[in-house]
Formats: sequence, C-alpha cells, structure tokens
Amino acid sequence: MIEISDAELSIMHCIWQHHPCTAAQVIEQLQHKAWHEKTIKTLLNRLISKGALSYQKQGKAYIYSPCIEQHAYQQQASSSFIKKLFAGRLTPLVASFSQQHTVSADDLAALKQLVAKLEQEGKNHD
Amino acid sequence: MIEISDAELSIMHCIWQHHPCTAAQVIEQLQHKAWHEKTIKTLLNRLISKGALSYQKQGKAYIYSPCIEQHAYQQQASSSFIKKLFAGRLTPLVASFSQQHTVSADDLAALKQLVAKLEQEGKNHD
DNA sequence: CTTTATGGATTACAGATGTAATCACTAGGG
DNA sequence: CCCTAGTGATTACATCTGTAATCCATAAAG
Repeated sequence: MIEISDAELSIMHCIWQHHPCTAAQVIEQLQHKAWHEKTIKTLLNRLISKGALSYQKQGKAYIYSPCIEQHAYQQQASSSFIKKLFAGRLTPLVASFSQQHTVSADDLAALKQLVAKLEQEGKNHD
Repeated sequence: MIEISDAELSIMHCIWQHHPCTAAQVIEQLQHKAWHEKTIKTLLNRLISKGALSYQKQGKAYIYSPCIEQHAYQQQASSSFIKKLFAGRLTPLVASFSQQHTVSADDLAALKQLVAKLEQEGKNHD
C-alpha cells in the first residue's frame, strides 16, 4: 500500500486536479503553501520513488501524472483511518464529526440520499 | 494539538479501555501486537512527554491514565482527516468508504437516525 | 564561446517514529 | 548481606518527513 505523507498529499492533490503537468506548474499552483521550489521538487521525487507518480520527458522538463487515482487513494486512506480510530465502524465517525462541525444542508441532503441508496442495496441482497 | 502516532494510538486504545492501569497491564493487553516490553515502555514515555498520558506512582510502578478523552481525540483526528482528504466534506468520505465496505444493517440504521437528527437540528436553526 | 537561468539529481539535516537495548534502582529470595 | 527480577530512565539506531541547499547538465543569451 502506498503511503503518502501530508506534504506529499498536497502535491498529489495538485496533480490529481491538473495532470498531466510539469514541476513548474505544480510550483505555480502551490504558491499559497509558501514552499520553496526545492521543497516541491523533493516531494515530487519522493512520490516518484514511492510509485505514486510517473513522468514522461518533454524536452528537458518532466510531465507528471498520478499512478494512483484520487478515488482509490481516498478509499484506501479512509478505510485504514476508520479501522484505526473507529474500530472499522462508519457511523461513530459520522457522529464524531457532526458533533463538531455543522454539516451543510447540501452535504446533509447528499448524505441522506446516499444512506437511502445503501439501504436499497442492502434490501436487494435479501 | 496532540499528535499521536499509529503505534502510540494502540497504547492509547488500551488505556482508554482499561485505565487506570500499569505498564504491566498494558503489556499484557497488547500481547497480540507481539511488541517487545521495552517498546511499550518507550511508547508510554513518549505519550507522557506529549501530554497524552499522566501517571501516579503506586509503590515502584506507575499507574497510567489518559489526559485526553477518546472522544475528543476522535473528533480532532477525524476533523483533520476529512479536511485533508475530502476538502472538509463528510459525504464523500461516507461514499468512499461504503463503496468498499459493506455497511452493516445496524450501522446503516444508526446512520440514518443520525442523519434525521442532524436534519432536525438544521431545521431548528431556521 | 562563455555566462546564466532552469530543470532534474544528489546531499543535508533536524525532528518524529518504530523498535529495542542498556542503565540504574529497589524489593524480595537465598 | 548479595544476587536477581521487575520497573522506570536513558540511549540507540534506522527510516520517514519536512524543508531545503548544492551539484550538474544544457539551452538560451550575449
């Protein structure tokens, strides 16, 4: 399982959104992070080593693309997080989160719909 | 904000469940981890340093107790996890998780009820 | 052709983490 | 009174992480 650190994850988010893109573009996109250019290069290299990114040469620069889909990574990460903190149960997480944060009406509506869908699927399994 | 690493978290889980307890008891409880006794002592010490645990002397041994409630830690951790991976939105996490794991009927029922409660609270705010 | 800017590769270095080993103290067994 | 076992304290050490700096190659500028 590919482990991506916090700083690296910011790079991945950028590349998931804008891929394929060059280091210069990543640096451009992540200006708000106030990271040194060298720092971003290092993180890109580490992500290559980890097999999270791939690249193609284009002239002297590299063009980066993700090797792992954002969706797949989110699944992997949320699964292990919930296992680690909530003994693998989803509802306590939702409860915990919603005790602290107001869930927007939109988000709540989407959640309701999702729950309905899951219920439906559950019934179909009978 | 107290940062607790994965290995340390296993210690905390044990102490959250059994506190107050001695190092020997923690070691006993965590046999399945196959950790060396010394490893557990080290982790206990680090948790003390971080302010996650406190202790009282009882004879020559220490009695450990958590300084942070499990609930509080779960909130803090899930909040930052959801911010980091799902741009702070809860529903995508639920969706992601449920695509991979079957949510038990019980869990789903609890979730539905929770959603209903949140909706109610939302309305009351009008 | 020489200098300079730009991009990747390598090296740096402190702090966190996983995983222990060694040190030091004290109470109990012989 | 001396040795041993259990307990906390200190030290160890490789790897990962955050955050860069330095090195090296090359294309563009002069």
